[in-house]
Amino acid sequence: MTSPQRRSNCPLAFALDLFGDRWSLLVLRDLVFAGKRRFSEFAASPEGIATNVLSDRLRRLEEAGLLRREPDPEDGRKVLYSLTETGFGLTPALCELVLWGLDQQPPGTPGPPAQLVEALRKDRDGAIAALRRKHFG
Amino acid sequence: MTSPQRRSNCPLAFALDLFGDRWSLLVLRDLVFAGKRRFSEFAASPEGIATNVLSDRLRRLEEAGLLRREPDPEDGRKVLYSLTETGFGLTPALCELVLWGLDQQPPGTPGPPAQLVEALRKDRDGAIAALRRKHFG
DNA sequence: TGGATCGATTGCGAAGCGCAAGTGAAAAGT
DNA sequence: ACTTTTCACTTGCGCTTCGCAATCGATCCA
Repeated sequence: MTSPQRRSNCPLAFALDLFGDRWSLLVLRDLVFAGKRRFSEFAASPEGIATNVLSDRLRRLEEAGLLRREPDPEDGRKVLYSLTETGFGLTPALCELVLWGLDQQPPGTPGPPAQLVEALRKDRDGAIAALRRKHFG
Repeated sequence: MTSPQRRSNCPLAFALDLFGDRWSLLVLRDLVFAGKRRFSEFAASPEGIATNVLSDRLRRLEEAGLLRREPDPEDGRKVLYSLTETGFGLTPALCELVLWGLDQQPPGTPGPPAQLVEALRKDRDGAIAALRRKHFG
């Protein structure tokens, strides 16, 4: 098993090879911001990812080391997904993308919890540190 | 002509609908960091984008208002692409993705100019301000 | 006028997508 | 014990997008 070849030595191209599609970062979002941990929770997000695509993305992200997959010790049917430190490292990028997206829509448009948006805007690094604590204590 | 429907009211999903693929952000990268302005320059990047895909991405990014397209006044064959303020607004996100990508590879791996990387690491906002000046005076 | 350049478009096979239905293992219900 | 439900996928299918090579029309240059 040889790791797939890189398109170039650009770190951005490397990143896009791992999650440059319309779904991967939404799964990361659900993990980072919403604290979701299970297949059915990701599937229930309003964007409506197809289950075959979700299954594929979870596998790829696990292979890439961005998340961890483990059986739920209390229920043999369930699987728990969680962020790795590497995966959480994308949080600053996610935040910038969210802030950019917010700036593109007229104020008042429904979106993420106002409290989170507020925190991100006035103290980005503090908000990220708070998220880190939530995930890693 | 009605604008395509959004998958959700999430600003990240909105962003990914515009450039959530393996190529769009590389075109933005070439504009923001390399100062490329012409079709053939984008096509010459080491990742080797196919010309039909490049043509499509330039069209989409222009439609989305991230870049501008104008004929070269000095050569009727040529077209000049340039960043809009909206497109440049993605620079912080690009930088975070680049920094993340850099952290995933062993030090010493070839990549972007060391001077840019240095500047991004120790004064991200200053580096972005310098890029802004380069594009908008 | 003939050839080169530029920014595309076209054609084609392969890969990936969205959607709906189905599967197997494990838990819950009776 | 046995049936039903839940859960995390997997499968099948038609459609879209992809990568790749060839080609195109318009424009510039000799």
